[in-house]
Amino acid sequence: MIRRFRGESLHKVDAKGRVSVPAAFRRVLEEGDPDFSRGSSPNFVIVYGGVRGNCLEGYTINSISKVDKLISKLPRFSKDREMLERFINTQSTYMQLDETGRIVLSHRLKEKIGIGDEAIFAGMGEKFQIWEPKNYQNELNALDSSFENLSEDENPFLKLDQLQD
Amino acid sequence: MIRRFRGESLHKVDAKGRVSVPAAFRRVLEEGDPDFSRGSSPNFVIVYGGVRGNCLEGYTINSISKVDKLISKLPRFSKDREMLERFINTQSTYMQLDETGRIVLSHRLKEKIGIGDEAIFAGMGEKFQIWEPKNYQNELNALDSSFENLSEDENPFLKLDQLQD
DNA sequence: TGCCATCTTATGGGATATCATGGAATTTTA
DNA sequence: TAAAATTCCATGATATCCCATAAGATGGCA
Repeated sequence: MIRRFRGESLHKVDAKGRVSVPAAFRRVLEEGDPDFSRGSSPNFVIVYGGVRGNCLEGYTINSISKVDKLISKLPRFSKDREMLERFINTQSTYMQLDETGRIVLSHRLKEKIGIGDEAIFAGMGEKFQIWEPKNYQNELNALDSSFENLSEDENPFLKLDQLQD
Repeated sequence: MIRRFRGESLHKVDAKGRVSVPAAFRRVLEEGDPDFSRGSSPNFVIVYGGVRGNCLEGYTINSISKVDKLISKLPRFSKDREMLERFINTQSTYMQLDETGRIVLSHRLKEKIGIGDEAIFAGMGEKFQIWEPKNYQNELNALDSSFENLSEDENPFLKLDQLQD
């Protein structure tokens, strides 16, 4: 089975910026790091820029490498490539879990998403997100109300089955 | 894992032109220098010419070799080749990190990109850039706004998935 | 089914190493 | 020989490592 990031949970952020990554997510990060071996700690990547500036996004090494490979196919120095590198590489950082399954969010990262002493981890399949709890709730509410206003043929649930490969 | 240049950070430039290269970048430079051995300091290349005159670009030895090879494939004496050699070979220089992970930017290089006493390092995958902070911010802003004006089928993120191997 | 032993998880505190930066001393070079 | 460049040493801040503990979760077994 290929594990995916699922579920949401709330964690404390201590004075040093340390947060526990949910145990279930750790398993996914381990599977997604080709260099991981039992006894070591998996690496992964956090993207903090991009379109949505209000949360951090965590990717396994494998899934970010996929993106990197695609970007590398674009012509060097092309506008598209520079733009993607800027959003994906410049505004991201390598992370490594520590022995106890934590990462440390630098002052800069905490500031970026307005985090104080708590953080929400939200599984999103191939990636996960880290939110300041209030912002997360707002996001959920916004999502609910925009969903309610959709017409039948805009409903993504209904579109899903038409994509059949 | 093959590390790439990721992330951005701000560093002081002292009166002698010394700047610390971000520690994460040093690891990439070490891996990308075939002659590097533990205890020594990696070499790399800084390109200061090129289309964009407003920043410096740092390449590992391995990745500049890749570019060199590509250039060598162009017909000798062709206009294209002359131009690229001029930009990539003529307007570039070898650099070596010192013991403490710093390089020194000559007066000439600082002038080239308008640097005073601070510099931004920005990871771009196979290369990194060095910017004067204000110029960098302008670049980011320009990027953001040009991104917002893109139509759906110009969006480089969406184009990526069409490249699917 | 209820209880206990064990493992995992989430969290905290203190010690240690690395990083970024500055200044002085020494060498090179023009 | 003065200016520029390089080497060496010093230090505060940050990040990393190591150890500790309490609360859950898990599993075995009577």
